[in-house]
Amino acid sequence: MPEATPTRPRQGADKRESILDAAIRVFADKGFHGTRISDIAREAEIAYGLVYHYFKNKEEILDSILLERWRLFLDTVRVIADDPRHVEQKLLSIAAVILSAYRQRPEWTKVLVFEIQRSERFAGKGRMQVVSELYDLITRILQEAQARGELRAELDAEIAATVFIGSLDTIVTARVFEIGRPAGEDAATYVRLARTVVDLFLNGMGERGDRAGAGDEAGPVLGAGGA
Amino acid sequence: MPEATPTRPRQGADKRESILDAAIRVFADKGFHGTRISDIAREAEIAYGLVYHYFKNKEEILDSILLERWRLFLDTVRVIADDPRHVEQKLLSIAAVILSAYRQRPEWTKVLVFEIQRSERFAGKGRMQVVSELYDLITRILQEAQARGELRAELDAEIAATVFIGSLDTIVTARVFEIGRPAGEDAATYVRLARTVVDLFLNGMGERGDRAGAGDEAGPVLGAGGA
Amino acid sequence: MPEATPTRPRQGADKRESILDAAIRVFADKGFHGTRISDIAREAEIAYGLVYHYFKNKEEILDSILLERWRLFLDTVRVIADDPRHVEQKLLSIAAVILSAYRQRPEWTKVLVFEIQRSERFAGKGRMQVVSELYDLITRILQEAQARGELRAELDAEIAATVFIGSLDTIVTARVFEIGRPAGEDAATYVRLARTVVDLFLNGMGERGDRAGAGDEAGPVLGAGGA
Amino acid sequence: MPEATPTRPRQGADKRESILDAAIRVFADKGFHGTRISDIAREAEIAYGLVYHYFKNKEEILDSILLERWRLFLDTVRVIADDPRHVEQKLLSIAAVILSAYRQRPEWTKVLVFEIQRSERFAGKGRMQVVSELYDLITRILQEAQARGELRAELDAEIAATVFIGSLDTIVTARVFEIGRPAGEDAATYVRLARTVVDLFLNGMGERGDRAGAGDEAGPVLGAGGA
DNA sequence: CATGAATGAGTGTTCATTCAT
DNA sequence: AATGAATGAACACTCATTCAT
Repeated sequence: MPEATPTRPRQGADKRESILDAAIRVFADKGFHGTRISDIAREAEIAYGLVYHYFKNKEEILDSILLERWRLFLDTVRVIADDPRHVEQKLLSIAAVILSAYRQRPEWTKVLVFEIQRSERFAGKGRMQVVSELYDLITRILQEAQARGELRAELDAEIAATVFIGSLDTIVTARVFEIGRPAGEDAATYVRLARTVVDLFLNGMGERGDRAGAGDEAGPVLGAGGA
Repeated sequence: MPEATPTRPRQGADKRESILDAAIRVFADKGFHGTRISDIAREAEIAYGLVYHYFKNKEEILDSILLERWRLFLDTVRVIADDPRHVEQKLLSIAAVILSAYRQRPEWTKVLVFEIQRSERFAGKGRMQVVSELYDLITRILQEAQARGELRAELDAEIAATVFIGSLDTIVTARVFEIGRPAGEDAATYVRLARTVVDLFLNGMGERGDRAGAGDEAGPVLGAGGA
Repeated sequence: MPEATPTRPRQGADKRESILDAAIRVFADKGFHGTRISDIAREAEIAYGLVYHYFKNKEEILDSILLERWRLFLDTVRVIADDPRHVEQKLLSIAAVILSAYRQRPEWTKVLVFEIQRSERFAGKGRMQVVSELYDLITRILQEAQARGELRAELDAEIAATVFIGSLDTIVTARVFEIGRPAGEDAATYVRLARTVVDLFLNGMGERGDRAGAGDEAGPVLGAGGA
Repeated sequence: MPEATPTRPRQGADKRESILDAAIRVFADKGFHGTRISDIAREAEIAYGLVYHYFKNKEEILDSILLERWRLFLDTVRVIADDPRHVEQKLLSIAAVILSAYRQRPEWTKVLVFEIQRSERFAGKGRMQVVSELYDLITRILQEAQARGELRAELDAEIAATVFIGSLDTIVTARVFEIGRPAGEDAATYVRLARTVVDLFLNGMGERGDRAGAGDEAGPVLGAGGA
């Protein structure tokens, strides 16, 4: 069979991909536990048992999705992190990547966000390595910026990284739940959203007037220092 | 029978409570789907069938936990929101409540954070009302502070609320996963954590020097305005 | 509390009766297997566990109904059987009793007809004695009539009894299934029904002309004799 | 066994049949409610779960039996009904079919007669269509015979059909209960039984002498006409 | 008598996984 | 590589029955 026959346009590894794609759609719709192998097979339009040719079990399908898709995302973030731009630009890029990813592939985001925690393989001591890699990248970005004097150095970069990721994660989650953000949220909306999040992260919500000349007031705005 | 007899220390509704308590522990340990009714019964030291005397099904046990425990939490937040203190104090209190709740009852937090999405009752359009009530409370706190000039008014309070909640949520989540924060995180640590989060939220991560006299630099720190 | 208090109009054995009455209604509605003890208790407006004061178990409730109600019916039939009237009159009376019983208490009939077979106690070798007593009575009526020359003597009385009972049983069954015979079937209808059944049983469906002078035709109308 | 390998004598749909056959046997023995899926699987010598490969649930097994076997029976009756023979011959054939069916497959009869009522599908308004089809066929046979003058035209054919069916049904039922008619009832017995029932149905139980010249007596034998 | 909480065995159904073809 | 029939362990839920009060 040299050329692909018309009736069999996809061969080998292609099938694997179509299974993963189908699985993402079904997982996003029904969740990991709510999904049956037969659902995936039907969605991928392949035979029931064939799934087991490509994957050891249901768990491995989820793992593959998380690993492979997440890896793509991490690669993007890594490129941004290594870019010699100002920290603000980096954070803006990362926020934009995450939010636009959600906009374009809400199912992927849903699975990544909701199921990554469930997977046996990703649980356990030492945190799921994969996820922690994102934290590490963001932490590094922040630490380097602190070293360059671009960011306040007295704050724990790891905590700040968690806060930054958490902000974006929760914004996406909120949208996932609203079941299809009704019209009105176009690409521009998400860019604006990204700018707002980064603005908030860098400048804070506190009124600027307070800051200008006054670090000595007793109570408000956490005056002299957090810790 | 003045004091409760040893053989029958608990009566009626007490059993219901002990089932809920046991369920929280088991759900936290194994997750909703991984938990068998028999696990709950054993943990609560009651007969299998009695669970069904108090709850229609497994789902209803989870719902009851979410509803009842969450309600307690919301009540606390509401009191804080209505307090006539400075917004900074309010946010600090809320952060402290959440973080110390996690410290004292990590299982509760785990179940609340992880299982709230699973519940049928909490799914569906309009977001789970219960959860959105927290968002509403925080949003209100921020808006009132904006009106009083305590916070930057040009930022969307709803998004800011999401960011604030998301920060705390993710910090807790991170800890839940680390399966028992290795020693070193005592009560004081959590207080410090709360202060850091609120500091970050109010003052931002950006270096103060930047702000003081310089809103005119082109790129950095989102100078002239984010939105 | 010497005399019955107004709030407790029924005492002792009365409760037993109300349980049986309730049970008949529920059995008729849901069938024996589909009925829970709690259904009966609720219908009888008594406490759950009280049912077990009066009856050993669910089975015994059904048995009591069958035994007691059926006994009443049998007594009626026995009186008719012992009456020194013409067989036709006897059969007419019995048909009328059965059909009017159904008309007035369709639930009773339903339970008697449908559940009497299910009961463990009524199954097994030797047929359920109780039911066979009805067969015996009818058989006796027919045999006595045969002896008196009122009925064809060459036919097996036992089979004829089965046919007679089966006719009535099936007519009632058909009505039970039609779920509430739509208007139009009043008392008169049932009297007419009884007459038709007895007419059919005694005179047969065959055209009278055939019979009058012709027992010699080869095929039709089973010529000279059945056996 | 020349064809079909010994290790795999049955394929695909054959298994379905063997499940139905096994189910009939077990239902007949223990009744629908008393039968466990595992009983059926064991009797059919297949794996537990395979039952659910072919049937949605227990109910559907019963439905399939009733539908498929009953259909076969109805087809037979329909052929008889369409035959251009004398009504007596038709009724004799039908009676013979029913009684010999019982003789050869008492389990089938038992299930058909006793469980047809239980089935969800056969309940509800308008009577179970399937059963009513038998009534319709018999009614048609009688009406056509009435039109041809072979039967008394003044009697309601529908009621007569019910009586005819009920007679046979009850005779079979009686035998089912006696748990294996003790020896003595051979094929010939059932032929005789069929003849007796039809004789009774056509000629009635009333003494011929009565009829011959006397339709004018007041009471007995419903003289001039019942209705 | 009366109550209803407590018990736990029983079973229908699901579905991941294996395997013969 | 592909198919889908076959397998059976696992589990939620029901409900008759008991029992302490």
